[in-house]
Amino acid sequence: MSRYEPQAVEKKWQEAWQNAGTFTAVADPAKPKYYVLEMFPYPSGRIHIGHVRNYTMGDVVARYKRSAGHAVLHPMGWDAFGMPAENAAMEQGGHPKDWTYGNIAVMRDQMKPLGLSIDWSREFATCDPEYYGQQQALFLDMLDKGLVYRKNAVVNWDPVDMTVLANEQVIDGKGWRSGAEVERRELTQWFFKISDMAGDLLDALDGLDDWPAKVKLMQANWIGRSRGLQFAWELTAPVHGHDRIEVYTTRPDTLMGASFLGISPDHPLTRALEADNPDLAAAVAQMRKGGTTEEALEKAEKLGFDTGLMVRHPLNPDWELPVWVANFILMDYGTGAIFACPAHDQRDLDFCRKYDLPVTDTFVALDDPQPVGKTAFVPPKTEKVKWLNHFAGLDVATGEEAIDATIDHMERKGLGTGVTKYRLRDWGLSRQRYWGCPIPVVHCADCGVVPEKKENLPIELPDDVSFDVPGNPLDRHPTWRDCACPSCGKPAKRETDTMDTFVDSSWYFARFTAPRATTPTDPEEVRYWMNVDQYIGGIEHAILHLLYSRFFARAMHLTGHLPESATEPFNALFTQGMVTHAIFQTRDDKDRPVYHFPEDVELRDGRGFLKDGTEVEIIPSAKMSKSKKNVVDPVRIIRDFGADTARWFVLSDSPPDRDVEWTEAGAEAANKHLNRVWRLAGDIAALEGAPTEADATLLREMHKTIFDVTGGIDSFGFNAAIAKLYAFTTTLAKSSAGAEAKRTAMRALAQLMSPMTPHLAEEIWQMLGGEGLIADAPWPVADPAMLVEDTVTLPIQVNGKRRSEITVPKDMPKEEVEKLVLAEEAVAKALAGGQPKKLIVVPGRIVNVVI
RNA sequence: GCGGGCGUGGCGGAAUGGUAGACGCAUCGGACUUAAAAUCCGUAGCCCUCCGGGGCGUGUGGGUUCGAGUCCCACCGCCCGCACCA
Repeated sequence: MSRYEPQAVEKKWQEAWQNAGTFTAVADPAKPKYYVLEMFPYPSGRIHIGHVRNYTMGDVVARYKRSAGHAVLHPMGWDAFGMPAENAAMEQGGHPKDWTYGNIAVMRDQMKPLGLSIDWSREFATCDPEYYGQQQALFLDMLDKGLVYRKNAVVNWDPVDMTVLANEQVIDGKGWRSGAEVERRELTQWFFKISDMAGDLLDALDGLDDWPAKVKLMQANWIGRSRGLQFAWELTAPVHGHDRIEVYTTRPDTLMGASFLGISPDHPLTRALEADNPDLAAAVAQMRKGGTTEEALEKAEKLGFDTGLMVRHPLNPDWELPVWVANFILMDYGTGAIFACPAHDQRDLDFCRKYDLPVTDTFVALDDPQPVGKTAFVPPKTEKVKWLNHFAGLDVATGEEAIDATIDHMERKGLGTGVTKYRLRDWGLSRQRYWGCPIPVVHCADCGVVPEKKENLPIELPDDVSFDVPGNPLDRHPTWRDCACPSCGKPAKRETDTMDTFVDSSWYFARFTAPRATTPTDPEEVRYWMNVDQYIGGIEHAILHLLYSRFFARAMHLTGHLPESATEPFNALFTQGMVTHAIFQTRDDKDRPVYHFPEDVELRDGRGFLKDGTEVEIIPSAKMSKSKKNVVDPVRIIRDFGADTARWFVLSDSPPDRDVEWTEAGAEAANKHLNRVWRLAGDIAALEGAPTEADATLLREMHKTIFDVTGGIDSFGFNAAIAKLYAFTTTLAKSSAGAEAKRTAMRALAQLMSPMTPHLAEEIWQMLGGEGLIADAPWPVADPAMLVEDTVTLPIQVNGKRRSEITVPKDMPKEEVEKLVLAEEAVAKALAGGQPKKLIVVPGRIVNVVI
């Protein structure tokens, strides 16, 4: 028997699409547009099966929308800047540029055989000077609008690699690469003013109806809005020009429980006191050690230092409290100073117990009015509690009510102001790295920081750099830094910081609408193509990438590069699950795990054995990892089974938002099924025979399948859609309908499969004499008249349990159905001559007899 | 600690409040074959059965409903996000 030969067939149709320019995106005002985008890949060197799943999902949507009459934009590019390229240069020699472009070439070659409906003419890499030059232009416009600024900030500094590290690059307080103890260092850094938009970024989440609730929630938590009171504590004696300390609190209602006033080690007052207090300076130096990550801070023990200063309680000038420096107070939240209320805050309590400071209850539980011991009493803010001599006269009230009442009270007395604050901080974009987009400004001795002139863009990275010494090669380059001040023309120095790679990915979606434009975007193209109608990617980008992109879209609107309608750039978001694989493991003589490649393991009855007969332990469905040897290589899958099999399998087994486990058996089954469809198509193409009475049934099934599969694709129910396609294949194979009806049904099946298995679909289309490319054929539409049966089978329940069924004409009146139901033997038996209490007929669905 | 999600056969999973287990994998039986592969057909939640059928079943316990995998409450288990944020 002949077999389907995917390798030859897939190549043939990829060439046909290429030659016909089938997937070139063309703006056509006569058509509705649809922009499908999958998060673009980092050019690590090889594609992995997760890419296959991600891009296949996008491709299904893109091909379906195209068939359904949309002008579709489905582009691909490369998120190409970043540290791995520099690390490769440091470890293996070579240049980050060569490494990156080499990887892109390899990955493009691995990706193209998947047969994705991508408009490759729009491809770009973020390290192309044409791209990052426009990014520099964007930066200058944002600088002009006050959306970028420079400030001193405390950062994670790796003293060996001599660079700033992002929080996630600090592991257990040490640099992830160098292993050196990370220091908190204050540096002048560039920042995007994302915090200005915190309120809008939070409020606008409500309008994102087609985003997963989980992602919106994660963003909302990240932005973290809180309402509180800002007010001042007067020092008993002014010191270093400070006569008061500003404090922010979300629990002003606990003001009477104040124990001490705490200030951050980075507070201006701390810095002033350090100068003439060596003990304090030493203590503060200790506190500043270690990373700034929240995790590192949590593990750190509470440290404090009594400054000896005293402040007066705002509600009682006779009440004096000590001022402590405490390591758990962050300078960049609130005012960098707090009042501690140990009775109702665990870390304040820990601190007070350690340093023997007073603990005063301000409220107690209604049912159990115990004073606080080792555990702070922190009930939900919605729970009613009993207040102890509250200054605004509260007795029994919830925390919420008390907070509102207190803010009100303090504002009326002119003692403080209600303030809304956000957890979200400005986005530090400076990186002391080579392989990134240069920040296009110049430092002039006379003019200060001067923006580069737009006509000088792109400021290109120099090629002649070395990576044999740690630190930023741009800093030590002999000539690259030298330039003329754009303002006064005198010799000046370029900024050597480059941009965080998150900047690159924060606007690439807009650039795809006009990737060769000589401005960041082209107004006409961007108006036509934006927004991204469907964005698809991993949940790991739920916060940073998506939040930054939302910020950039707003910034690009303010700078005239995006229309207002694109300030929320992604209409719908889908977060797909991972592709996982079992781990095969044995133990060595020291009981350490030894991992085995799937191809070295033979599976029998759910158990796995090595070639020498040793049984392996199977750890199911784990994240793929090279070190665990549970990685499947898409290149091998495509070679062995073809791209259509890989595409079909990654979609078929699990809902797209959940993880799917790659199994060899599953891939083989997918391959078998596609072969079966191919053979069936061949049989049907050769079939002769007049119409039969089975034609109507087959066509009815066909229309149902069209309806179900279309609905499945529309709602990202790819696995369910594929299940319907399996079922319809069996129906078609068993049908005794005539040749014409079968050919019609087969063509519909090919069309419905075409988004998932486009090559096979083209092949079948051709076998059955379909006109042109199936990719150009209009999507089949289900005829509503064919979806309703003439008769329906109604299950009959007695007290909610199924007892029988009747088949009746679909529009039979209720009364007649009721008569038939009561006449049913099973019903009559259950009634035993009596009358039912109730008879519920849900037309077309079910009947329930209540006895 | 705070927030969110999910628990359905041996496995992946399906099911607008309306016949639970579609579809696929694995399993078992059969056909074709000298044989195997490939292919095709059939069976399959658990228990009982006089073979007509009956009972029990979607993590556990309650509730709403004519009817609950689906809605509500409590609990158990697993997964994820955030976390010294004042």
